[in-house]
Order: sequence, then C-alpha cells, then structure tokens
Amino acid sequence: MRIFDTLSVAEKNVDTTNSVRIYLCGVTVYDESHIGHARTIIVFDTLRRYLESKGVKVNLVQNFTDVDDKIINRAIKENTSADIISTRYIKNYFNDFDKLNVKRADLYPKATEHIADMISLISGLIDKGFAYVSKNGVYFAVLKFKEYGKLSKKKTDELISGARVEVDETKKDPLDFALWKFSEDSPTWDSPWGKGRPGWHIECSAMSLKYLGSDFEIHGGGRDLIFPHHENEIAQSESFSGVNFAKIWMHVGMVTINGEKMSKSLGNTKSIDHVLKTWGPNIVRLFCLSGHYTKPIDYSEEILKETIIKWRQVENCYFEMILSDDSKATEDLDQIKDIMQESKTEFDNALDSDFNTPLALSAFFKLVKYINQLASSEKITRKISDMVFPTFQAMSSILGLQIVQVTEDEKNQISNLIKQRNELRSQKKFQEADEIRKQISDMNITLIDHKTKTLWMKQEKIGIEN
RNA sequence: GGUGAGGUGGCAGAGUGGCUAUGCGUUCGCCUGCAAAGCGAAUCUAUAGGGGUUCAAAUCCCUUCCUCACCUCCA
Repeated sequence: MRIFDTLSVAEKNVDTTNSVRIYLCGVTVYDESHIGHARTIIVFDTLRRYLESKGVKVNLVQNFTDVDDKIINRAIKENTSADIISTRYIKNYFNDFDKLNVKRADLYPKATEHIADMISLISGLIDKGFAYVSKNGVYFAVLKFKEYGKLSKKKTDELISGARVEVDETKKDPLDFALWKFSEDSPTWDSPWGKGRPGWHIECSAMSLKYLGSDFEIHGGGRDLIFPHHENEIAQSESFSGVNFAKIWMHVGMVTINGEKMSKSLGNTKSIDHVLKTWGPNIVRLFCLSGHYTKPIDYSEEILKETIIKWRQVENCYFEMILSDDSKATEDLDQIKDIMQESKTEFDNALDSDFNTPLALSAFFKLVKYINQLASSEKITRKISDMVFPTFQAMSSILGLQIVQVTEDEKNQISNLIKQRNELRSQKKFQEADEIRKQISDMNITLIDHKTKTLWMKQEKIGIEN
C-alpha cells in the first residue's frame, strides 16, 4: 500500500511486514466535535479497517488534548473546572464517534496523564541544548534544529519576517515555541523549572514516543496541523531521539462549507450531533469518503441528498441478497463470480494506491448495481447470494457501513403481512392491500413488488426525509 | 507577500501520453392495480484561457487568469 507523505512530497510504501503503528492527532476537548473532525477520524478508521481486512496488525493511538487555554477559558466561563469540561467532551466524543461506527482506537492517551513523560522529554531537550528556561517558561530553540520547516516547506528567515509571531521579550528568538508555560492559575503541575503546564506540541511528541517509539509508520491529522503543530513535533522528537520521527505524514483535507473552511472561529461548523440527526452515520461516512482524502470536500445539502440515493441502493442490494430464494432462474455463476472478484480487486487496488476511496466506492457500487440488476430481472438466487454476500459484506465492513438489522420475529411478522397483502391483491382488494402496506411502512419497511414476489427492506430512517 | 494544493460535462468525482471511469441529474421506457424502490435506453462527447513539445496531451513544458489552505488556535 502506498500513501502520500507530506514530508517527502511523494507516495511512500507502507511497511506492513510487522504491525502498522499509527499516531493520529485527536481533538481538543473543549466543545462538540464537528464534521471536519469526523472526516479525519473516519478516513483513519477506514484505513485501519482496510489494513486489518488484509490481516495486517494495526496499532492506532489517538490522543485527547485535555489541557489547553480553550478548555480553561470555557471552564472560567461556566464557572467550573477544566477537568469537568474535558471529561464532558470526551464523553461527548465517544458518544458521537460510536454512533458513526468508528472502531475504538487501541489507546486514547490524555495529555494530563502524561505530564511526567513530557517533563522528562523537556529535560532531555534542555540537556541536549535544544531548549532553555526563560522568565515565562521553557522554550524550544528553533534555530538549533537545522531542519526546521522541512515538513511545512517554510524557511525560518521568512517565518521571522512574518509579523504574526507572538511577541515575547523573554524568548531568545521570536520563532521559539513553548514547551512549558509557567502559571499560578489552576490547572498546574510541578516541574523542575516551576509550576505551570505543558505546551500543546510536546504532548504529542511525548505520547507518540512513549507508545509507538521514535520511528512509527504513520503520523496523521488534518492538513491544518502541518504548521506549526507537526513541524514542532518533528523538531522536538528528532532533536531528542536523533532519528527520523514518523515514516509517513498523512494529512487529511478540510471539510468546507460554501467553499470555506469549516471551523469554530468562522462559526460555520456542523456538529456531529446535527449531521447524525439529519443524515445518519452511513450517509456521513459515504460523504466523508466520497473525495480523495488529500483534497477538500464541500458540505452541501445537494451532495448529501445524492448520497442518500446511493445508500438506498446498498440497502436494496443487501435485502435482495438475504431474502433471495431458490427460484428457477438460470444462473451463470462463473460470470457473476468474475464480476464480483473484479469489483473487489478494483476496490483493493484503489485503496492500495494512496487510499483512493472515491475510486474504491465506485468499484463497490459496480457490484451493488450489478446485484440490483440481477434482482430487477428476477435472476437472483440463493446460490448467487451466498457466493456474493461475503464480498459485499467485506467491502461494507471496510467502509464501516451498517445496514439496519432485523430480528427473526420481525421477519416472520413481515412475511405474514406480505402474504396477506398479496392474497388481497390477487383478489383485487386493493384498498385493503394498501392498508396492510401502510401498516408495514409504519414499521419502517419498504415493499418492492417484483413480478413473482414481493421484496421488503428495512431502510434506515434519515432525519431530513421526515 | 511567502509556501503548498488545485481548476475535468448541469453537479459530484476518478484518470500522470493514445483505449476519453463511475455516480447523481435530465428525457423516454420497463415493472406495478396504484405507488415506491429498482432496472433499461438515450442525453451530456467535458478537461480554466493562450502558446509549445509530440504521430498523439486532461495528462509533459511555458505563460495568463482564478480558487482554496497554511503562514495565529484549528481535524
């Protein structure tokens, strides 16, 4: 599998001989998550599912930033503690992402639980001459790290001339960034240099080094983290360890709305709670995977509505398969097998080639469409379904799609009602038949009358349609 | 201003030299008691503008215009 590496500006092979270690920069827990966060996390969830489907062991670590000025400000505003705020939004995070069918990472380290690791990393950097103590805190001396700017392709002299660097007289150089900030206001921790709290960047260096080592396979996050966050992580980590940090830097494009980046500061976000209520998890996942992960995708009702139609086709395909029977239709198993395998090969090849999910989706939909074609011409049989179903399931599962499940009781109840209805239809008692259809539709079941049988499917309820 | 990524049919979105994906939409049709869903056919023959290289370019080179992101916290 090849993935585009931001650092070398080229596709690189992911080494899957041992386990694939992935560090994903998670969220700062001071507010609800939005669909921008969801995209990045769904991309990595799908990547992880794909690798695991190939039998590759994945070790995914995703942090929570639970010490930060934004959290503290929110706590002050609500007259409560930072701890209560971060706990609340971590809970909120899991609630959202469980609903989005995102598999839990192997580990969710929190910054506040790794203060000691950060302190020892900072000490190491001071000892090696890369960091110094000043009046306001401990700073990383950017110019000591010769390769600074290699990820974001920025030159240090141009950065200095940029006027927006924080003015702080106590720093030796305006580019230097804080590893530890002195503070008397809670929350604070003791350190060899004085009471305070860690800078943002050091937490990811400390936690990734601790759990994944100094040269793990993939470090990921949103594109907006390239500078300064990931640039600074590289400076810290490589200065400390003396070896190259992550092998591949994988960055996910932004979700835009009306062509503009979705962000808290612009106030144009769509919360996960909102999109789940409006579109549901499957539509959101399909949407997030509908463009190549390196490019921006635009959130618009028009596109999301289009996605509903695609999702209905998947549902249709699923129910056609699970409810197929031994009709006498002629089968050409070999041809069907070829089409099925072709679709899966295309799917895998697309993902192997820089995780091209839109191309993979088109391969998946080729199979879906083909099955629906067979079904439409009443050519689908139990044998065909049994053959195709595992491949369909494999792809759905990699994409993290979940079709509404039905119980045996429901199945029996529905097939009884359908029998009654068809009886009435054959007697041309259409009004009564329609009443039964209404009854069935109240159970969220859609009927499809084929020539020789009536198919039913339990469709996901999509908020916007009601 | 600097750096990076882009500009593909009505829309979304693949495609790094030749075979011009895929999906949605639109029109007509099949199926149906009606519907819904599904399916079929047709439609669109697109590659920001201008040059160039080549037998051949969306794909390579030059140039103009435009968009977005980052340069401050951000997924």
